Amino acid sequence: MQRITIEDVAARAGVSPTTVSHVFSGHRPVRDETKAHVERVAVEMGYRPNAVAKSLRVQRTNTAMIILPDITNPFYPVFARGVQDVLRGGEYHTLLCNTDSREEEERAFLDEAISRRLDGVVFMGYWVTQPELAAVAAAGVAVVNLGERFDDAPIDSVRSTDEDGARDATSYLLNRYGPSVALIDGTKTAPVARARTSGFHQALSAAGVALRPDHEVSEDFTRAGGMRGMATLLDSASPPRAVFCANDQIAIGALDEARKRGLAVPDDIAIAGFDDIEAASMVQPQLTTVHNSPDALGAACGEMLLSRMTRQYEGPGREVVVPAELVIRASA
Amino acid sequence: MQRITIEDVAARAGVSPTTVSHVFSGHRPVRDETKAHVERVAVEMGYRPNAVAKSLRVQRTNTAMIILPDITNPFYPVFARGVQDVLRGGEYHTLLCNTDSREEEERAFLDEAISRRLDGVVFMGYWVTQPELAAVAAAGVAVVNLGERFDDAPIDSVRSTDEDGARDATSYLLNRYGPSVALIDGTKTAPVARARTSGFHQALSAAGVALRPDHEVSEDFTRAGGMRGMATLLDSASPPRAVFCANDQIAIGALDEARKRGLAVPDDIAIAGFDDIEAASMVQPQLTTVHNSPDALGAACGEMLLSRMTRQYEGPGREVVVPAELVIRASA
DNA sequence: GTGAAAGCGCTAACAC
DNA sequence: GTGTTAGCGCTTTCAC
Repeated sequence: MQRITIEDVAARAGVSPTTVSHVFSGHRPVRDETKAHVERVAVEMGYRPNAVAKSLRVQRTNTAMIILPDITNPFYPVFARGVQDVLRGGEYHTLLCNTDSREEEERAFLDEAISRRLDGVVFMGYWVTQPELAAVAAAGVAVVNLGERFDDAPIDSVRSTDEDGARDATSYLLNRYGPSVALIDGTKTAPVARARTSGFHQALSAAGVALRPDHEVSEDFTRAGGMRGMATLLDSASPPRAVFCANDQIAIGALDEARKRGLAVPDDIAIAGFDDIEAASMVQPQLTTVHNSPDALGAACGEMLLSRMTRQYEGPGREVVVPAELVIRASA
Repeated sequence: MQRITIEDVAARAGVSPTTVSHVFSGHRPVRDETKAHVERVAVEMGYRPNAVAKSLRVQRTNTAMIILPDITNPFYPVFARGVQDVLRGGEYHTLLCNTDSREEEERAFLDEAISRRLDGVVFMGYWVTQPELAAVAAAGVAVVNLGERFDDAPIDSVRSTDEDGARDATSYLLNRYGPSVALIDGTKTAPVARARTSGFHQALSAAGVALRPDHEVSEDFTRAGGMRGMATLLDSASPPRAVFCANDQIAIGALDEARKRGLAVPDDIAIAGFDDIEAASMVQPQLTTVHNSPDALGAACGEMLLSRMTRQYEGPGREVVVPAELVIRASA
């Protein structure tokens, strides 16, 4: 199991390490005969190139990292696959990292990306600030942010029309069920939560409905969070007639809680979500939600990252916005 | 953006690179005063250790790879998180790789693991053979296989009682709905498909029911596959009374197809799945299925891999079997 | 078309 | 408690 190096191969093939290197890289012509011979010897000896040594030498790792808050939220695997599909085409490999929405983990992975000299990172986080992310870019790692735009750092951003989508969904609820519409929000520090909350507020203002603190609860972006949020709302002095949830996982949890209490959806209480994950159309009643496009978002992130990693683009931060649209089903 | 090295720090702090190295590693005592000074200088200069150089030197990357067939199957993210949770405790990082069930991708990732000198890999695949995986282990990468056991390679394996679970589910269907029970299988080369198919066959034999080729269709392990499989079965000369599906995604697809055709489940046709993913209890009717424990499987894989990567264990292949049990709900 | 040799940034003998 | 130095395995100038 001691490892064969390029020198071992060179020695056995009777050529220089330089030649062996060029046989593999194709960076300069090698006589056909020599080439064939070297290749044969390499296979015979079971030579495996050492990517670590190569990376140290060429100062590139051909690897990108995707940092995500929750891999068990079905939105993200689809997103990640979108990124990977375009990166693979560019000969880049991808590490998928899961922060579990934890602040320390977000920082730890970003740190890792710098130490390991990764070529790029696609980041989606709840805690890390713009200057911190800018520092990662300054350390020479290409960065694409899934979320807010960056104005003074060379960081591209990709986002959905979260604010508009939330506004549309809330307006729909308001029109159909009257002014008593509540919000179950996700992790409050999340930029995406802020955007959706803001859309929710806009709709209320537009309809001339006053904000009610007792009609806004904040949990995390999970099914369990949705159950807790719904319980709080239903136990309050004046339960809402309809509720807008910051994502589908929350909405599904809210549905669970309503069902547990024997409440009919939407007749007793209407529920809408955000994302349109696959499960949104599997639950009963099917979820009214805002359709989001994880694959398109992933592909956009992959493309921007690729263009930066290859240095095809080196300018200021760009922004891609992918539309998210209300889809009305049975739950509201 | 030119990078600060340990030598730059050493020069500025007026010590040797060795001392700087030991300040960070703690591998030998450094005078408190010196240590504090070096740390301050390092921060001032924005020094970031280069993990690539370190890996080349120490011949370890502190990184493991998880290779999975389909990250969008909710079973796997949970599994992956189980692995990561234990690996993180051992200071190991984890790359998550998605083969999309493709043969070339399985090989490509395994190859990558060797080139990048990863310390270990948790593998779940459909195509790669035992000898091929043994070669990865022989190249010095610790290997844990999610699936079949290995007898003559130092590769640990972790699996569910797939055969028993499939047998139990099929027997239940047979008892309750009579002998007309069909199978919608997943990708045929998958070891897990073979095990579940074998359990299905055992139950038929035990009940004295003859195998019927027209009651066995093979698709892939997806919702779309389940729809296609169900369509084939329903379009056949003698549609079955009940169907056992090789996983829940397939079962949910089968449910979709039945609903599309206006068939009542389980009254017209009964459906059972395998895995008990979260969605199994979200669909209507709720899925009768075999409960699998992705988190326990993941943790077991993580532990075996860790013990091998740290060389705490270096013996022959071990095996962990996690029980999978029938859970009866409404679909059958 | 081929080779010699320097060096990527780090660690760890082996000195003292 | 600290420093000198030799590589880890590769790529790439520079030379022929």
